[in-house]
Amino acid sequence: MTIQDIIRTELQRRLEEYGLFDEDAAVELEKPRDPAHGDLSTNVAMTTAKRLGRKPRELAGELAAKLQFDRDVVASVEIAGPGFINFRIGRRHQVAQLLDLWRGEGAIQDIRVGGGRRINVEFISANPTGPLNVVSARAGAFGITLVRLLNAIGYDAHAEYYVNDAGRQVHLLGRSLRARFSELAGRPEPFPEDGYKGLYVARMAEELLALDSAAIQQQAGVFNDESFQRVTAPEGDARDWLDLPPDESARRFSKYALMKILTWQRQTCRRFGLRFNTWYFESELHETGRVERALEQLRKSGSVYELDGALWFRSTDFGDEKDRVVVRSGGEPTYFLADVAYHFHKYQRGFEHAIDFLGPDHHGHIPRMQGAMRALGIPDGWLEVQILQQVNFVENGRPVDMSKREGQFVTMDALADDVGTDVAKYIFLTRRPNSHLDFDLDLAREQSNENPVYYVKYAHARICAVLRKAEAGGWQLQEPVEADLAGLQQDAEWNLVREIVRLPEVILGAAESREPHRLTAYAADLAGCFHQFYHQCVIVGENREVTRARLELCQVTRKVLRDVLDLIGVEAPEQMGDKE
RNA sequence: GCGCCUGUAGCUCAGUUGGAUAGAGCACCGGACUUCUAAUCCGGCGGUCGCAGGUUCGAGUCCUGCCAGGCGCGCCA
Repeated sequence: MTIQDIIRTELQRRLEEYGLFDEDAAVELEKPRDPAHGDLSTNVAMTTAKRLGRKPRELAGELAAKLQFDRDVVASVEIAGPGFINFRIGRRHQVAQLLDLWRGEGAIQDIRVGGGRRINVEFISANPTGPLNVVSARAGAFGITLVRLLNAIGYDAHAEYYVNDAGRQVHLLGRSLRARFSELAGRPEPFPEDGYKGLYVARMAEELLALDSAAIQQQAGVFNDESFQRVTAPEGDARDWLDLPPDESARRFSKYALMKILTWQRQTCRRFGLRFNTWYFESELHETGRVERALEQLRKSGSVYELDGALWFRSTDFGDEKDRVVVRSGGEPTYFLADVAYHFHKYQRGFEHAIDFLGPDHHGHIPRMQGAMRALGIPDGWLEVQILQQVNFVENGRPVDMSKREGQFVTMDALADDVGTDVAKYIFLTRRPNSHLDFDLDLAREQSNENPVYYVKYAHARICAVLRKAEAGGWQLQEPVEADLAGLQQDAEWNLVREIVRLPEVILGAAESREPHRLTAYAADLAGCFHQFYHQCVIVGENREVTRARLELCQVTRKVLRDVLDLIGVEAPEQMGDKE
């Protein structure tokens, strides 16, 4: 039974004396912003006063006087303000929570509400037409952190990357590469209209020119695990590709470009600590007939019709603004249909829930997708779409154009080179998902040493330093025990304890609301409490009992700090490097 | 025109799902290193929460209408 349950039950028991039962008087307990208002607070006197014809404050006083608690659990009950009843949690109970957390028991287990259910989280899924654009960095940070959060609350979460390798744009990329290559090979061809003008295409052509067929084959082996089985090298020598029939020639160049780009993209992901359980290829949907089968299924639901030679999905039946084409008049399936097939397969693969992270430019896509899911008989709510607002990058005081076609964009790797992955991830995770943020690259570079992430890292390193010093001075670190911790006296110590104990609810809240940024806020608060404690209290001192208790507090703080940093994917250093 | 998102300190952003005196970092001003690491701590400056109504004990948070900005409204992906 949690402390909340204890207080709630007692309050409800007393409210019954006024003729108020559960439905009439739902007791809400919350943590006051101001610690002077206690550890927990309820407004129940205010919400019920009117019905009872009483003054809120008077009722609160009367109620408070009747409440009976074990003093070790609830140390005090006070009334305040317009009629709040504030509770202060007893120290013994707080120490018990602290020890539970240290052992991985209690609340940190109670938040495991997922019951092992499988959730698919799809994020980034950038087109394979260039190096990962820096706008994907935000999605990466959010997606992977959400995966970890879901696992922390007991789900079996699965990170997935959808590779859109069957579309026209890959073909266009191949033709762009062919044009650059032909130039270098001394047989120049016109560059395709709307082709990919980025420098990386020219570089790729240059590299390709130096490779023979065996070396080309070798390029494919960088990631040869199950997810990348489909990523293979085109056969033959690149110079010969120019003489092949146009279609076959384009196919080879496309295949090569795709292979290279996916390798880059995956390497970049690694660098950012983004591990995907699955890289799912659109081409597989076409080859295995899943696209046709999804279409069949839609047909059966009666929501497909023919018009002007094309097949349409009647998405207006599901709240969309207009119906959508699924098969073009030329017989070609649309991207939308493939996406429907993809999600249908996701469902069939046994995921009980799916979350897609999308950019704001795709929000129009949501109603038709949800409609298609319903037409396919997939339960409402199965597919959850999270829109992550765009990041605008600013450099030299000007917004940076992010068009892949024009090749004018900042890559994720460049960001990592500039500010480091920890700083980048941390910055993204301090913003809530739907904030439209301006990311000033110049400022980020300058501030990388002033960045809040160092505040948190420093707290961790500092604890490590204290513990090292203690051990060097002959102290042996031991299992924290109640007998030691209950002796803590200072406000700074108890502030720290209260902060530590919040961890489970922070994790649960961040996971369920899909707001990973709560973790960085918590990490900063926790680090702040530790720094204050450090300044106010000498940890390794004269008094043996006090020192022992404070060392134990340090150990628990370090563990929690490390756990949080692990969740956001930032390294928890044993010591800080040199500051520039 | 319609839809989604946003508007909080000079700047970048939080604000625990409707609570008490709206917070933090940066910037600026002033203090604390003979000490377990000063990448830290303490204090100060700074606000018409875009504007106007409404809902109620109570609104930055909810509802309506305006204003401003971003994005979207293809047989593109």
